[in-house]
Amino acid sequence: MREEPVDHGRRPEEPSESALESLPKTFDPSRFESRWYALWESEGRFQPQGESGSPRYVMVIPPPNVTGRLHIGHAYGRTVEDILARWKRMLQFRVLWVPGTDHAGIATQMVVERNLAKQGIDRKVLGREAFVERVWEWRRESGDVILGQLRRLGCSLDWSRLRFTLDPALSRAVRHAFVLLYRDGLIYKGRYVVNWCPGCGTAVSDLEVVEKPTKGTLYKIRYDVPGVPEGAVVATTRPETMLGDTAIAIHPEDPRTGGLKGRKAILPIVGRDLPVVEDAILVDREFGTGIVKVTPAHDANDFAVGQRHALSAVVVIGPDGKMTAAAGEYAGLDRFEARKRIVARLEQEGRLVAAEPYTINLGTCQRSDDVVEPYLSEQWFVKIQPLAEPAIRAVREGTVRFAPESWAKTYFSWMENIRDWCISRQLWWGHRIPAFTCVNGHVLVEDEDEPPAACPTCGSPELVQDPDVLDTWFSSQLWPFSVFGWPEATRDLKDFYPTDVLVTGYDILFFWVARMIMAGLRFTGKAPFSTVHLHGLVRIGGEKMSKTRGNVIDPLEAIEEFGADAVRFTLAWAAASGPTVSVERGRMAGSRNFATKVWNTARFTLAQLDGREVPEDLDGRSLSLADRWILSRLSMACGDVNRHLSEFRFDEAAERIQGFVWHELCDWYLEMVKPVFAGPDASAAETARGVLRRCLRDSLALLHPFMPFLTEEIWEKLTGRAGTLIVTPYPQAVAAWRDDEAEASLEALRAIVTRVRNLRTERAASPTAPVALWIDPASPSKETLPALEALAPLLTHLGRLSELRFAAPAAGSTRDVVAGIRVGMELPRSEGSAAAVASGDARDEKTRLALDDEIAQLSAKVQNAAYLEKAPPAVVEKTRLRLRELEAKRAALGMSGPS
RNA sequence: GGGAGGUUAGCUCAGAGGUAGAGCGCCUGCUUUACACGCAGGAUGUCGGGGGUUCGAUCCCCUCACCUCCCACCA
Repeated sequence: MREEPVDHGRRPEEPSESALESLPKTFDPSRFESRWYALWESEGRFQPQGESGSPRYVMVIPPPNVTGRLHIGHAYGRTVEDILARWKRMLQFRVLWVPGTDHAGIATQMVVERNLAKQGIDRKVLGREAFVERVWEWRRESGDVILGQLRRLGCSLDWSRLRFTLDPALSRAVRHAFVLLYRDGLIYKGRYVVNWCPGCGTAVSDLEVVEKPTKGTLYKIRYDVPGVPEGAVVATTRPETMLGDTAIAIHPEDPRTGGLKGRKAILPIVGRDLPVVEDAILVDREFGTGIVKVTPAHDANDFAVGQRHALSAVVVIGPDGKMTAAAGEYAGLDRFEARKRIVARLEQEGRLVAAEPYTINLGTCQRSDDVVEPYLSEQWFVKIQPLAEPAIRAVREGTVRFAPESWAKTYFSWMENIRDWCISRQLWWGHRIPAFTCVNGHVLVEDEDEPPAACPTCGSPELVQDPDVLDTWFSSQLWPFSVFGWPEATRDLKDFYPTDVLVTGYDILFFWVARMIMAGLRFTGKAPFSTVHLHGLVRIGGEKMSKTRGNVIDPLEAIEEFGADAVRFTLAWAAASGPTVSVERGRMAGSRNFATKVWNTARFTLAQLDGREVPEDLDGRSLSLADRWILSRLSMACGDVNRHLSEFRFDEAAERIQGFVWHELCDWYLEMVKPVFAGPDASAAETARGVLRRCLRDSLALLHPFMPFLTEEIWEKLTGRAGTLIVTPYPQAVAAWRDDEAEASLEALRAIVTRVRNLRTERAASPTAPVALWIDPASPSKETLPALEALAPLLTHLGRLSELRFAAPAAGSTRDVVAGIRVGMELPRSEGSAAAVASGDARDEKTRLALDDEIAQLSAKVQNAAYLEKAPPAVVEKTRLRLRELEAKRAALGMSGPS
């Protein structure tokens, strides 16, 4: 799959293959990914380990649609969860991450319906039972693909606890929850105007309606009013609903419409008498003509007016989106066709006063994209406010916290204005409402699958179950405890509930997160989790993903191309705190490159360790400055990574690990250690091998939550133990390793080496051109001088120096001050090019000017009395130091002769 | 109408009250004891506009502009 790297030249001294045979030269993740996953799983690593009272860490997966496929958003969220799971597992928590899928009522039913339609089969002809059987069949065939995809990603889910929202136990939980709420008077049935999707043929909740600004028309229509010559002009964007008008409304105190009081209007086309009602709530005196048509069956506000004024309601648009018999001559017409004809008729009759272009927020169905119709029908509702109040308190009091915290505000504003939840759906796929009605109309709500034998009220043996099913989210809200067997008091419920962290996209904060908090508190008395990590939605290169844009990244394709580790690392790295997560292909390649880098670091290290003496314990070893430096850096990295992970800053954590491994361990320590390995000091080499081994070991462990496969693969070669990295203690900062002296010294060394390399580039000299270097004992910072003397061999090696002297720079050498050290460098004229020297001089001039500028600024600052008085002494001291160094640098530049 | 977030290097994004970072891209050079998916060096930013607080603001406050999203209303 992967191409062999191109060999760009001959390598006369190819390292002996025997030393490297433990790791193949080419990094090919497809060679080992599936193997490690299978091993972890078979050894039970994904199941909670340890005693059942020890600290535990529990998450439940946001259950994807059972028939869904992995998309980049899933990949992102699950990667984040897996990083947490693996990190906590390595911190020796008893980790449980529960997998599962959701039956996803409308979505699944629609897919199956569409498939049947392709075969010319109508769901209604098929019948309910047969249709549901078809859905199960389809679920068996195509279901669970996504679970395999999660395995590919490396998700350490406990498959022994796999759940599905329609499992018998979870269905029981749903019925039980329904019964509990019903008995407490928190579920009621009633006729209200709800959002109706004609395409799906069901009611949907407010949240499932997506408003889209759409260009439409505002029609102004004149209704005749006997005794009022000008009539009443009303406005509407949906003229077809006028057939269901049962009143017109005016504001009681509007002088413009006062003449209409007590009169009757005549509904055009239909001829029905419409009372004029006065309603200050509905009618806005400032808006339009001040007269509103009232259609109680097809508008929620009008329905309320109808209740207030005891108006009748006439349903003129049916559940299929076609006009009903009550629409008279328009019966059977599609609602939009009816609109056209009615407008034409009104125009013909001279009643259409105006038709103005108008932008309306058209409510559309989240699932089918159809225009949602307000529709009067009998539905089940949850009285939500009594549930919301404790849930608000839980967040306010910190029982549940949001990360990032700013989401709490959004949560409060929704919860505080929450409206009753329509939970019945006119679908066949889902949890059937456990309500039974007898022939005498007695309603019985029972925690049973089958209807009871007889009505307990009247003894009638004929009971019919409510045909509706429940909103999918009604079952999802129980997920954090239904997966553990609630309402049974199971061992798992006791051991693992409440859970710790919930990770999900902010887009389902209201749909799911808020409802889980309400349900958890209501049914278990406990908030279902203590932390909600809400993440952003994935975008590709700043744009929303869409097939038309052609910027969709298929996670599986990306895994094929770059490897699961690289995909995970990219996603973690992209984890911003903001509302969007930006993923780019370039980053995928970058992550893959990093994985390769780790691979090669391991190859090098393993080759060095091969069959040689390697100290496991570094205590008591005589460490070199370089050893001390890298251990200090390693310790710092460990501390930072743990901190970032605890703050859900996966991006910072990933970047920190990469920075350490690549730019400190590889770029510097590895290079510093090469001459030690080749050198005569066997003891120093042995120590360095121990340090290198430790660095690799801890780097692999640090990286494991991000790149589990690659790290486990290398781990086996490094330790001889297969598949154990996953449970190895996560590296922590080692206080004893912190070494400011070594850090300062190596910082100086790195700065000097960089300066020497830079000189060669400036002069267009070859990287091997001999450079003589002087380090001035009279440098501005003398603290690192002794260390630099000790580091002289390293300096010579890394800087490829022809000569190194600790003495005042020779006259005519190129001077500079770096990291407080005054240096002089001499590069033979013959090595560079004259042009380069000239451009180098030009650049020096620029540098000099910039230096002058900054020196002037800093001296002004240091002479500013207010600054000296008010700024913290440490800051002032830092400024003085910087000024001194810049002055030294300026002086050095001034003294630089052409060399 | 209410609310949230954003505006930083060519691109995608981090960042902190003391004059800016990463990855990718770009330029130059290079096979130097693992790695060209590499090594070395380099360039690039009036940190959206204006005002204020401060010894000091890109970071805090106000305001304007533009962008994204959420909620409500919509005769």
